[in-house]
Amino acid sequence: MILTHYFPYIINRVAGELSSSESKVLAEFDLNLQAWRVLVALDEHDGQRVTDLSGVSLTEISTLSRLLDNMEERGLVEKRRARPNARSVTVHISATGRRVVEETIPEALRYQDTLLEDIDDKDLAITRQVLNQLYETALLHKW
Amino acid sequence: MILTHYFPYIINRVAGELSSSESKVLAEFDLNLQAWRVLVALDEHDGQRVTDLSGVSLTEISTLSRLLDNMEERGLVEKRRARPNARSVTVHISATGRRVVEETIPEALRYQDTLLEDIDDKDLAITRQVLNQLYETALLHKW
DNA sequence: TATTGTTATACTCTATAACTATA
DNA sequence: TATAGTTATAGAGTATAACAATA
Repeated sequence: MILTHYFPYIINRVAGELSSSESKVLAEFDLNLQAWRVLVALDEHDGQRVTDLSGVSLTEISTLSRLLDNMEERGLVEKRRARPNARSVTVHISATGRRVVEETIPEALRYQDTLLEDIDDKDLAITRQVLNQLYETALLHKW
Repeated sequence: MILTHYFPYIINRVAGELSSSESKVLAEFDLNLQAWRVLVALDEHDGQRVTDLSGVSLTEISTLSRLLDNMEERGLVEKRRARPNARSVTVHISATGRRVVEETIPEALRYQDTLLEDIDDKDLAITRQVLNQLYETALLHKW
């Protein structure tokens, strides 16, 4: 078997490169990839629970719990006991957090544009769809 | 911005799921993803240098150096001073290593087949090509 | 001095489980 | 007792740099 023909390998290889590039861009804003995903997710839909954010940020809940404390100390988010179900904690983005999102999203989009500029739109749409389908399949099976 | 429309996010999300599934399969053979990639790479082309293997296995060279020691202790590979350039160390797969590759590759291919069975062949070919192109672009820029 | 690899250290993220608060 | 989250601990990988061997 040739590794570069093996699909999971190909995906992991490019994912690693992209993560590393993204992280460098975000480091200028003192954010790691996970914190940025949390902010973007809250900017889009505020007041999500820790468990929800663990899902969207692709971060273990124990890691995320500490990360959120750190982000709260920095004034990016605020944690509140949820109502009516006070077993949950909801996380809320602050004005500072919104500002960081406003600054970083253009960078992210520029980065994405540079990355994708030579790719045919139709091919890109197909790739998106395949990747999403693979994700669903992987979740479904959970080998 | 919606995170699930952001291309680097989509790739990372599926890559994470695939790595985690693959790791579970390989755990039955007492291998992590990195060690398996090393074995498959050497099975295909034996006697590669540590630096080369760091590239194909997507592993930092300092991590890999220790991993290779561990694999050598387990009798999977052997390190030798290269000739004529003895600054390099070449890594050679053992008979045991070959056996592990023979056992694991069918598992990996079955896994890949399950993953890809519902995907149209043409779409898959396009996706492969796009992912490889993205990888090249990311390497080229190295933001 | 340059290249290749090893080792040491601190740091981050993960995995697991024990623990707390709420229902 | 079940759910949501926090905290503790150990382990795996990374990043960086100092170090050794070879050229």
